[in-house]
Amino acid sequence: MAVKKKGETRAEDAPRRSSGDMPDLDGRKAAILNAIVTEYIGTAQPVGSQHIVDAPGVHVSSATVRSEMASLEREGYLTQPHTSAGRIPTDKGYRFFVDSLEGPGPLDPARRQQVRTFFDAAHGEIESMLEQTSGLLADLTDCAAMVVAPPHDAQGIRSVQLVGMSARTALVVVVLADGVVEKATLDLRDDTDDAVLAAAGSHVAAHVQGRTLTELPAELAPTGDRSADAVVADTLAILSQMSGGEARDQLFVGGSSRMAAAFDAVETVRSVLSILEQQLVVVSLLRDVLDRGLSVAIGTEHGYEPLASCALVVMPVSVDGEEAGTIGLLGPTRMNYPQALAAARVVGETLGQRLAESGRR
Amino acid sequence: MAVKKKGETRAEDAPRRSSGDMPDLDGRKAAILNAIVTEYIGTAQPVGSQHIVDAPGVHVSSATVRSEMASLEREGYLTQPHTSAGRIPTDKGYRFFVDSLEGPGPLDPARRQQVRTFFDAAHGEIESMLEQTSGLLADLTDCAAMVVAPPHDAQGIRSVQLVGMSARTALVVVVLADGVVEKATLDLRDDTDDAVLAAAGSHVAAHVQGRTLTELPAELAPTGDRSADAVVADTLAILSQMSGGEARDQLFVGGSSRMAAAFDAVETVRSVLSILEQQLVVVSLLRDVLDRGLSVAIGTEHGYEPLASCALVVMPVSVDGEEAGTIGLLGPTRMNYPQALAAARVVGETLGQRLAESGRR
DNA sequence: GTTCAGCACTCGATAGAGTGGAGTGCCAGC
DNA sequence: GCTGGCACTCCACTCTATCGAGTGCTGAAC
Repeated sequence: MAVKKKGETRAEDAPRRSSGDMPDLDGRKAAILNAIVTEYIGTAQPVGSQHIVDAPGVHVSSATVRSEMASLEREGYLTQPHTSAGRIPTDKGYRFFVDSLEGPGPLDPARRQQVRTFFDAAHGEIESMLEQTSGLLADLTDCAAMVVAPPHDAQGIRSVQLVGMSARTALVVVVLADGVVEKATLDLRDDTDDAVLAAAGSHVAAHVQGRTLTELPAELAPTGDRSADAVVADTLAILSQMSGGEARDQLFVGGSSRMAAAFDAVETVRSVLSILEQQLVVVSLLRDVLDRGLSVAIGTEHGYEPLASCALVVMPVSVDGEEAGTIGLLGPTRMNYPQALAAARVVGETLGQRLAESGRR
Repeated sequence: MAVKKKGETRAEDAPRRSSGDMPDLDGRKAAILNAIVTEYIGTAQPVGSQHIVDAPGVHVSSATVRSEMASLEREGYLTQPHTSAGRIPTDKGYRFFVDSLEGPGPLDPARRQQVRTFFDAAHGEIESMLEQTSGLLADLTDCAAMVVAPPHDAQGIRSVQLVGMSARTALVVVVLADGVVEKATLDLRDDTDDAVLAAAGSHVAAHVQGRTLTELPAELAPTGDRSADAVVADTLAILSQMSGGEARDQLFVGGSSRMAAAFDAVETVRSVLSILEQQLVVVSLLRDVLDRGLSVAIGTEHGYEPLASCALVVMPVSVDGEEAGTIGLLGPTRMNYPQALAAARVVGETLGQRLAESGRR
């Protein structure tokens, strides 16, 4: 398993946008490389020297461009599918291109409007809004889009309730400040009647209300009823299990159908789609990329082999300054990075505001 | 929109397995047709006359088979991609084949064991079990699998609770007998404090507990508090919206990555995948096919153009004799029908039993 | 010492010709 | 009515030729 463990940040292979550690390519080479990437993103065809003589920052003859391209190839930024074909960017080439973008750049007006319209119309439960947001992102970028819901850890508890389901099981229903309702089954040690359950429930509720799932007391004062106390203890244990762990993060994936046309090889399509079906893998992948301080992971940078021909754009969503949830975009390495970054930024920010408004009491 | 409205049952174009309305093909023709379908399902290659001379029920020379094939083609059961190629079944051919299967047939032992192992290990919330069931079905059949959760209508209400979220909104949290927790936002007409909310909540709870979402009273006796009464009325309205409507049916789709290899044309793959992303379309499609009394819809039989090159296997899941939830399998028209039907039946029955056990108090 | 026009060269993509073979339809004979 | 035989069809494949987009290199100009 190549997905890195949390916290294993490696500064040396985590390129940033800071100008300091940018590999030195003189202005013309950089312009040529960026022109090739831009052209290739648009056409998906190998780019010949002739095509970019008029690109901004270039304006030299194709012969000169050729010699620069040969040099860029030696340095590992470009490859040729075969002799006498144009050049294609390598992952390193894309990396340079992405690092060269100064800031995420603006989103084009049409898409900006689309985002505005979407969030103006958005309503209803948080889950369906996040689900729809993944669809919006896919529409905007033509990538598969992922939205990880804010973790529950930081959310205050609004309500805890115990509902008897059968003689030996009850349901713990927790309402959190952001409107998310969590539930878990509680196996009762003894037959417990509804009155005891209700008592235990309100005892727990009284002591945890307002706290977050990570600030739970280890135990509560006895209620005086022995069987209720057992239920209280078990309920507390269940509550503490509700926080934390990538396994509990809710994931919404939209637009995975767009992967069908993104790769030539059917097998690649199949394997990428099957990865998108694995919630846990996707969540830990996003988490990992984010932890390494990247906003874009190209090719094998995320270290996850099956996605070697993909690039991943990751954007944290912050609500009132707190990091809450994540946005991800998955496409072929030749995806439109400026557009994807811009869309992710705008949607992320707007979503963050939206969540902040709805969470405010 | 070609998806039929609920209830628009058309008996005349809903072929059944009953022997009465089977189009007359003499035994040999039927054997030849079924042999061709079987062969084509296995190889995805046009089937020549030579390949099926040894099939059971045939045993005539290839020349005779050829003349029968020509006849079957005239009658619309087969086509040729081009002259001098073998034959491919038409949708009508598949339909005959499916109608010829007497009963769903047994599932092979390995798969049967896989189902048993799965349900022995299955635990946890109903939603995650259904989600995993869709993955199981996909594994068993190499199709995309759909599981529609049982509708809430018939479920008894275990608990209703009102939780204040902000000054003007509250969350209605309903726990149903099968362990499903539904929620909806309630917009309050006036600022309402938590005590009033709680009072209104328990008033509603007391009067609806045990009833189903479809058996709600139109109004309740006044509580004596005017603002509480308003909340009670609004809560009742919200509860009644929770039942019914395909829009509320929860859908789990698994194994859609398998569609990548199912069709030659990338565009077909893309459009099929994009349909699988549209929950409402899928649910109403399944509902519609079921309402027409079909368990298999081949090609355009379901009337939904974009899935013309697909076949759909539908199986109702019954819990204690009540129809509850649906299983669906989507594959290319050349899917393995016997296997798909057998898997759907076994999984459907086992799932039904499982749900019955967990729902019993 | 860059830059660039010119030139020979490479090699995939495309088209056309030829061939093999899997398949057909038809027919005469049993 | 079934079947072996036969002529025919046409896709799939290979081989060849051609085209052209692209390259690398070189020598002259600035």
